[in-house]
Amino acid sequence: MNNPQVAEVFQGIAGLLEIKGEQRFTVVAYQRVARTIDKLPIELAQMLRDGQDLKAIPGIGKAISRKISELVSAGKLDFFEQLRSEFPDGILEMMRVPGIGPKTAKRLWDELEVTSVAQLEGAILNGSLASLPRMGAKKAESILHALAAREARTDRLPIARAMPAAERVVEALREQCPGIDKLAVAGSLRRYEETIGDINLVCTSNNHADVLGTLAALPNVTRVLDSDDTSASVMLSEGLVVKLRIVEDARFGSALQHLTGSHRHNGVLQEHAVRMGLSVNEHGITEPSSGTLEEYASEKALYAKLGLEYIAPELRIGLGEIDAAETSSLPRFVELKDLRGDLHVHSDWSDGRDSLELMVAGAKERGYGYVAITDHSAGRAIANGLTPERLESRQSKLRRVEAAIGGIKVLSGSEVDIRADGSLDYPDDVLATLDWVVASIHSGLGQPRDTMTERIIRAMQNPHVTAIGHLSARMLGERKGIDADFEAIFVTAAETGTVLEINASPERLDLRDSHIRRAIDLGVVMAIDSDAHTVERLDNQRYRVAIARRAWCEAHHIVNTLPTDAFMDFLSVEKSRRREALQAYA
DNA sequence: GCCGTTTTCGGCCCGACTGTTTTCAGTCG
Repeated sequence: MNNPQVAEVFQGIAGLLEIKGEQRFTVVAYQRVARTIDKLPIELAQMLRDGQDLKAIPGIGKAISRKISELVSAGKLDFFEQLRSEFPDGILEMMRVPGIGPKTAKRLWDELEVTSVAQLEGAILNGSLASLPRMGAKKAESILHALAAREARTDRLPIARAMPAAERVVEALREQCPGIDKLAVAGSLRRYEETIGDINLVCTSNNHADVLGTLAALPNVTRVLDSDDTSASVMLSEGLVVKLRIVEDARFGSALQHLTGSHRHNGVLQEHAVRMGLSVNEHGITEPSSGTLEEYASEKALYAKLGLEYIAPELRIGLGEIDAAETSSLPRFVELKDLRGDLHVHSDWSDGRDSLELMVAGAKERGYGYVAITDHSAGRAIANGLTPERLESRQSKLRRVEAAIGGIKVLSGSEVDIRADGSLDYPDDVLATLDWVVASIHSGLGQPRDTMTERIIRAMQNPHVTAIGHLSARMLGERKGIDADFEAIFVTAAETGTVLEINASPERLDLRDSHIRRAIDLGVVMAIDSDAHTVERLDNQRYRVAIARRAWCEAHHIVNTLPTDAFMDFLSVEKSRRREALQAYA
């Protein structure tokens, strides 16, 4: 049973206990733990296998820890089954409809004998729901709306689609509104979540009407959902909602902090503040005894007031970062400027758009000391994969480009297909001529778990394979990715010294943050690669650095943070000893 | 049910929003 499934059980327990009239704080405890588990960057099943104490997670004590163990090992929980049997079957699903909480669900059941989503829809259509006290036509309509939205539900947008849309809006506002001073993205986008719900913007301006009017009139705004003197929500043609808030300059920091979230982070922050006799809200920090409000123009000052180091948005998930900030033990995590090279880049020799010269020059422009050109192997016919003969002629071309451009080490590489049986698309004698070999899965994605796991492990055992590319092979919003025993793969990667790639291609973002965190724990060497097929895509790195940060990744976990000489030393070491080589450098 | 620089008992984050009310209940984040 995975974390979201466990979280759903606890959410259900909370709802049913509330219907039963259980003590509020018991209910809150279950709700809290459901949210925590849903956001947990490591699988509970894994923690249990490792013998870790779940009680170390905030919000989990003796009772819930025991319930989790039972759920994860047995796949069900007696306590929940018992509780559930006291209620009609459909009531849990009914409570998942936005606008229907435990109180409403209970009233529907008691007063209308409505106990399923289908009956709920019926009760709205025949008017019986609206006739209940404290219910009405509008309430009925909004629930009906939620039911329709539920059916048409599209998932949140991958960050790579939301970010450019947000940036276009930010850029247009900056250009067209001279009255804007500060303007920032907040919300899940600023925290670099993989997928985004709404785009939240915060700004300061001496001309509110101009800002709000400009936003409403942007060419890709299809309609204004909501607007008042200091805020507006608009729908973009991309299907995204933008929420803009204008605040006083003195409160910009407080507002940005509040609107960045996450909700869980803000909750923990507030608890921390309360312990100091203070209270945080979107306007600033108040001292409840005197009622005075202190405003903050910067987030840094706000955190400092609470005795905390500045916490980067990517870390604000409400899981240990506030304790770490209090004791100055936040990770010194990897930054974009730490990256010294890119180890997965395509040219027009295979399916890239741009020439070798352009790609190498582009890498140099970005300040890199080395770049691996990793065109596809012959088996990727669709990607114009290189036969061993073409690969050989590319080698000499590559040396010429390296000499002509100068100041950057160009590694001769390949993205070689891992075939269905785990063998590679080039024979060993060809692989041996290469500096950097990224082995990737592009076909046979539906293989059963065990076959897939063995296939990848076999590839990692090849001494010429330096790295595994986009391991899960997922495509955000399109394709789920392979089924495999990632734990076993990480263990083998650590043993064999095979680097695992954090693929920054916005469609992939692969590995995901929780997998990165686990791989690091097991001592796997990681690389952050752009997988660029055009010069502009060399800038992909921003997403992955940010998401690696969400996994508390530090520079010494990432091989392409090594300066050129150290990186070449790393490569010269026998594969199984490379992990030590990286650690020795740190 | 969780948790502890004062606590093994007695506290526990809170404001916004919506629709319903005539002072507030329920839901959400």
